[in-house]
Amino acid sequence: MKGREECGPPIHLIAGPTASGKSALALTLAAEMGGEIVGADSMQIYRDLPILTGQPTAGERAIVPHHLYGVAGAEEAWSVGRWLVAARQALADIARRGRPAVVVGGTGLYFRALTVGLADMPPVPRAVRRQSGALFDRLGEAGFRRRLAAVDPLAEARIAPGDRQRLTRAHEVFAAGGVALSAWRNAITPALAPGSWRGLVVEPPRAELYRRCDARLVAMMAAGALGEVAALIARRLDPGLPAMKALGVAPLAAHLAGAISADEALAAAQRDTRRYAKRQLTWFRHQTPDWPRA
RNA sequence: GCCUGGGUAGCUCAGUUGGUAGAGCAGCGGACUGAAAAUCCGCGUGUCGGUGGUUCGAAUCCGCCCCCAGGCA
Repeated sequence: MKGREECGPPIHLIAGPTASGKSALALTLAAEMGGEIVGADSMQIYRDLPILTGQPTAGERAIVPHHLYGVAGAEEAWSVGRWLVAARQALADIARRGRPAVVVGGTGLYFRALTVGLADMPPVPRAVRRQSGALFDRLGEAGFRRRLAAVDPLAEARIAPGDRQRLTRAHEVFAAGGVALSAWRNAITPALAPGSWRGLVVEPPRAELYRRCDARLVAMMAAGALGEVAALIARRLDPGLPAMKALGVAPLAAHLAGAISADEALAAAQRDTRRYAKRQLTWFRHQTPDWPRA
């Protein structure tokens, strides 16, 4: 038996699909515990799209301190790794203040990095990454797979057909460091000590969740989402940047360009949001089956 | 009331000379280790409006009924 308790108050992890009401729950919980909130959302870290990504309002931030919302510009490309560094820092700061932390968000991979771990591998230089992508385009999937299998057969075997993103990722990791991606998996440790946290998944009934998704997009439009996207588009950033992939950006940009009507843009954004919520449900259902549901 | 055109998947529609039905969209299931709001894989989910009849066999042909859209009154 452990002779002493984990130091500091427990960390609450609240996960769930978009529009599930998890943020409101986190706010209530943090407020009554006198805690602070840390965002676990890959898109809410970009300050360019506060409305479209559903970032907490000034009013909400006034009630409880929020961390990792709107901390990066759309021109930056963050990743799980970069988020994890920032999250550990934020959690350490909160613990130092002796306050409980509530981590809330919809990005399953971020919670996994916290509770299961992330390999401590060096970042892949942009140039190497570009080369892997170019190689894929030149060889085609079949040829690229043969090349990848020569250095990392395990990774090659488990990546699904057509998944260019994972295929090139595995390749670039080896190209950059000489160590196979599948080998890095063997040495991971959780960022949070086992027993130091409690997980919860907010999981509303499907029909209700979809209704909330649809209503949310309508509210975002009313709140000025279109202007937000117009400003982002005006920056003429690389379309491959993560922030450019935020839900709603593509359809709203298409409408701004005159390609589709406002109604069509709204419908497309709502549909994309519903599909995303469905993917999140699938993730939490299978990746965090032992977390209690709410 | 009469005439015409339609009622087939959640929606819009296909369906060849009768052989118990298939596309798009929507949806559903799944994978997931540094782009994860990403990326990818898989799946037709159906009293063919209802009811009688013809036929070995009807979404397809015939009768009657119901509903919808036009037109004429």
